[in-house]
Amino acid sequence: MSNKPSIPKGTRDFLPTTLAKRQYIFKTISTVFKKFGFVGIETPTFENTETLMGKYGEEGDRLIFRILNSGDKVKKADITALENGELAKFANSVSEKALRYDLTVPFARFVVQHQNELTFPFKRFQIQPVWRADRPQKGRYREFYQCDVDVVGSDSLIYEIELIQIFDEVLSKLGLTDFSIKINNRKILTGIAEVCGETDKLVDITVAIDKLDKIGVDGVIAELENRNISPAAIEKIKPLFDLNGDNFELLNQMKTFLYGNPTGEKGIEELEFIFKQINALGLTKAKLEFQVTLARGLSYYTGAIFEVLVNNVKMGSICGGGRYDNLTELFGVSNMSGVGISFGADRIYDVMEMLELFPPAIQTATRILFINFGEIAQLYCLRLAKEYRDMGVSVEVYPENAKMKKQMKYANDKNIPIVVMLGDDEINKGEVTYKLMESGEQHTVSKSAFKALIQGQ
RNA sequence: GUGGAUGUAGCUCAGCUGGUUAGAGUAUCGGUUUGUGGUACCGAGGGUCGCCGGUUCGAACCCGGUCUUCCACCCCA
Repeated sequence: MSNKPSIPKGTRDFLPTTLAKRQYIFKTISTVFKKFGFVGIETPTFENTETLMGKYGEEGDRLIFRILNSGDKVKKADITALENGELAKFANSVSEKALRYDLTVPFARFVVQHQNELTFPFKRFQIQPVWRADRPQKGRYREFYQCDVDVVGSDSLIYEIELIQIFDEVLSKLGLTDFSIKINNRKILTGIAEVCGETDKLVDITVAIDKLDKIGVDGVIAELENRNISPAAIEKIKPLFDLNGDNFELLNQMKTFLYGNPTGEKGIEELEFIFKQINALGLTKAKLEFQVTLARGLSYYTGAIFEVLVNNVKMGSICGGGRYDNLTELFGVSNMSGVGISFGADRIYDVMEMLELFPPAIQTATRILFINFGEIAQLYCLRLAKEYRDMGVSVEVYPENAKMKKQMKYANDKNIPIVVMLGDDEINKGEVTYKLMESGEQHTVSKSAFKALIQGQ
């Protein structure tokens, strides 16, 4: 056994520079959320197991981190179930709580629980970590932050439009220039399955065609065959692989494909409305792309499905989301449609690091460093430091009368833009000598003039 | 969860078919410069070669296990 300390697989410590960059992302995101009228909430890191289980599909259940019961409660372990190989039953006998897997399902629980205290449509945002017992890879962690915005209590498509604008504004603000918001509609996918006469194979069909970009037409066909989709249905599906054109041209082709299928046609209609509105409104940097093969999204989506990809970097999707009509129903309240999206902060961080998009200014908080010239000067500096801090300026006083070189190096390493030198001369004359580290220029001015200079730093 | 790679100083990596005191660059610290950083020069510290065990006279190197990270599936932010 190693006695070196370590942290669990897929988790990370964040050093000061990393944390500053992460907080820059969170700040940018939450600022945009607030502009659209969303308010923040938080929910517990762990929930009752039954709140989470069964909401994410079979695969999702497997990836939920479960919390072992404490103390004597472990005595309730169902050993019989274990011996019979009923692992799920055994697990339930020793665990009643689990770490949240995403923010959407706990939010649905939250809405139902507090429905009488909320005003609908309820627009909330939530920035908290989630946990998945996945095998880590690049851009895939076992603990990561999601930044969610959701609206519940309205099925208006205005919210799909707002969410697209939020994607565009946040990612453009963060400096991304080449990214695509992929959009599809679950109703279209349902329509496809119905038109093919494989209504109950919806999941199998969508999972298979979602891989088109990755495994190609032949791969998808093989996958469909493996999933026992009838040859006739596969023939029907084939035209979907040859769609081309812009969003409206694609929609027209799908109209033909889904002709006479009410569900599918409803999906087309919704997307058409969204595209028209977005076209009229315009986007900053985002490209909005209809992708009929887009099926991802958790099993609870019923309308629009979103996914955001960065085109000039190798990374999985950085954002996802969609509309869910029945999520609160699982907790006892029906007719409460919701739609929301999630920003994967950790992946956005990785992408920004790869593209070198972080502004240098966020590396440090300190604006001014006072050089320490000894006890008397130090007290003088501490007084001024307090004055400047009261003005809201971040200020540091070097802790000891070290060599000037060392103190300057400290300022340099910490990217502190202004260094202030107050020796006997300056103190006697009531002046301030300051140096701008970037240019190297140095000036001596009166205390009041310097104070005016740093106002608003 | 399945399959495959990886692991040497804080970081990026050398280290020949197993052979004595494991190296470089960079970063750190100190000095050249006791009121001036980012450049240059000089010097120092820092590694039980991921961990445990095996083979061998001898292991960073070979074998087994384990952990980490990465890649492909699965799935997803």
